[in-house]
Amino acid sequence: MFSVLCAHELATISDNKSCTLYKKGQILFHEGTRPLGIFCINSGKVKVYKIGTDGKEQIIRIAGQGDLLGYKAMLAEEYYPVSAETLEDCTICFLSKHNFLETLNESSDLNQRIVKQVCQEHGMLVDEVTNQAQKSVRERFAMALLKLKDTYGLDGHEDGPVEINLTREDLANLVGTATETLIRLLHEFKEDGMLETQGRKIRIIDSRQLVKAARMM
Amino acid sequence: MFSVLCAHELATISDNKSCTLYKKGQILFHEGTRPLGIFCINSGKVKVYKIGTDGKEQIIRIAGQGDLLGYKAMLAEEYYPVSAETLEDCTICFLSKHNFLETLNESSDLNQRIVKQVCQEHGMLVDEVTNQAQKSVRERFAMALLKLKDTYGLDGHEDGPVEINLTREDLANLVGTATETLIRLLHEFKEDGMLETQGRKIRIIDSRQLVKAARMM
DNA sequence: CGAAAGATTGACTGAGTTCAACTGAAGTGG
DNA sequence: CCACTTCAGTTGAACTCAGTCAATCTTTCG
Repeated sequence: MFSVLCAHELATISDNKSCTLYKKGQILFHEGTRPLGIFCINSGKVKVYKIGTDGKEQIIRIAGQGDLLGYKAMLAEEYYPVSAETLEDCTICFLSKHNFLETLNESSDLNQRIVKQVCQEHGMLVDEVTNQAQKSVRERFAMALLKLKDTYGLDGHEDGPVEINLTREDLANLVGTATETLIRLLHEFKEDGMLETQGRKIRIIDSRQLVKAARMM
Repeated sequence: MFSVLCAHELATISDNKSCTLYKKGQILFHEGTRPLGIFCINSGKVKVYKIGTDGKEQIIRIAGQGDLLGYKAMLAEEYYPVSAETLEDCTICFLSKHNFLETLNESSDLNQRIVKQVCQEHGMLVDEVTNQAQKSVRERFAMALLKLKDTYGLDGHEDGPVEINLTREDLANLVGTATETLIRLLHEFKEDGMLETQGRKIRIIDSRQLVKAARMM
């Protein structure tokens, strides 16, 4: 994201950011609080979620390496609409509101890049709403797995198959279903040869078939 | 939205925009096509929708007076993720991509205003996803009615009660349910004294009770 | 090791979809 | 101006996907 900046601007950010090691399960920010800066994930995975009326988590996305968090609420001048919690030990940089806005002011390139990013994310959410409203749980689960494959694929330890490492509950809250339903579907997918499981870990074998199951065209 | 501009900039836009009368049912732009400019609704209502995998419309929002359409896809440098169709006769201004981007470039105030707007809309969609995933059809319908009350309230013929004028099918596609289900719920709400209907028209009587039915807190 | 959290399975229930039939309203072309 | 078609709205009945509840098993971790 910051690749559009010139050397000088990058240096400013570097000087002002603070990099921290977060343990698994720590909260970066809480829904309903005021944004004080932005987070950039150096390594690890973070779940971004919202609490629904009856206390159930709805996971909006799983963020990974290179993802920027918390800037949209800041630019909207609103409280965070979501919370962010680490799913593993993470290294995450923090840049204060002041420094971020200053950099943003000085670089119209960065500005453009951010606008583009937000607009793209908006488009993705429009898709998400449509899918949530019209697709079956089975289809949504298949889509979620394909997205996670991308997210977890970036870790790229080797060129080996991607391993998704989330609790069943988190998976269910990402898809928007009950944990039990998700487990049953996982079974089905396993029987159909689309994936393998090893304890918590899910390894995708047949993406092609998942695409079909998701009816993405 | 353009209120942040100075007189000179406003004049430029005014000179370059073209205002057109659209008949009910006309398409402003089609999902999957390239954005050529932005639309600003002067009067009338427009439905913004996406076609799901099996051809069903998912209405993302009903836009009204003063709303800007089609700029996010432009700024994302992507094709339109949605279509826009007039629900009544409308007066709508068009500003070419070139002119819009130029104005945007010249006014950092407008830029900031746009960024803020997009980020806010993003937050609203996050809510939408959560609601779609976790709330019952009944609750979602109640919420939709309350939102529509705002949209249709702006017409403000008098201070009289707001009348929502949408087909049952459009309402269902907004809520994300089947037309039959929506009709049955409409009946329930009528019996509970939350609203009245006159043919197609829906008049909201008891917002307070709707808020309760939506379990918004 | 033992407690707590996560995972799994079965049985049951019900909200909401689908299908089908029918009514009413609104065009529209002869 | 009327017959005819078409589209929107409504209602009933059957069905099904997915949620809930409860019990059990497994893993993890202090």
